[in-house]
Amino acid sequence: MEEIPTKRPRVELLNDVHSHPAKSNEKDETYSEEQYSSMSKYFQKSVRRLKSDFYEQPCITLAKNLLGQILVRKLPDGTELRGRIVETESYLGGEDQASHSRGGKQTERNMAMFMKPGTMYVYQIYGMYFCMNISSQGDGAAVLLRSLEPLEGLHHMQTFRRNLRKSNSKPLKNKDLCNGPSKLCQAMVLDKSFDRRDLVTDPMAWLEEEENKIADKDIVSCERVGIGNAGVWTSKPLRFYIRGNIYVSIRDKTAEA
DNA sequence: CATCTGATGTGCT
DNA sequence: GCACATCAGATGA
Repeated sequence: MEEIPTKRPRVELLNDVHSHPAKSNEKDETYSEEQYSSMSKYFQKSVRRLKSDFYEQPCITLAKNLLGQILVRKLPDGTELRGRIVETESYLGGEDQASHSRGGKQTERNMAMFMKPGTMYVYQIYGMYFCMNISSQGDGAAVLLRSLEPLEGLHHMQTFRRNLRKSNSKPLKNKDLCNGPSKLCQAMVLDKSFDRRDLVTDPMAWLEEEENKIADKDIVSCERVGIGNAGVWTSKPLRFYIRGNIYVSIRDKTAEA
């Protein structure tokens, strides 16, 4: 068993959950009317967990097909948090010099990148943050989740995000809850304990199918973020996001034109 | 809007 | 030792 390298003890998280009990039949007051309308439509549909065959796609294909899918996180008290994936990045493994698996190198940290498609790869970065990836088809290949459109449990997300901030900070806007790889991990309470777990079978985290696939014309492809100098790999168009979506972390106006 | 800085600790050379 | 798939706050335009 891995230790959870976070300064936030799990007990504190549970207390936060209990101080804001889920009210499944009530409108979440943090939604705008427009958001709630969109969400109601979502809840009327019969949703289903994505199965293993969904993840068995090449890294770039999976990164694009993940756009629009719903990430679900169930908390210990039964509360379910939901967010729609709106931004991803491909890390191809082997030849990709920006990938943790560059050169086909396997380490204790990146083991999940070599596990079966649908395995979560969660690692700690800058000492205080986490990033979540999903293993794809291909040795050492995985997709980084960069941004979510928060759909359900925004009040909880606000709490988890603000826990790490100063007490006098203002409430975050909805668009700032999950618009970054480590922000979404904070909001969805995803940490190192999820590393190497399987989205196909895990009781606390999974993906639900969104029927309306994002069309190619609505997907912006551009450079990845924060990978420094990785030679020719620095500028390859391996970041994908939904065109015009306000929940994306960083927009690339040049790529959008 | 753009750009800078400090926080923070682990993995890997 | 040092780089690091980041974030929030501050500053200047």
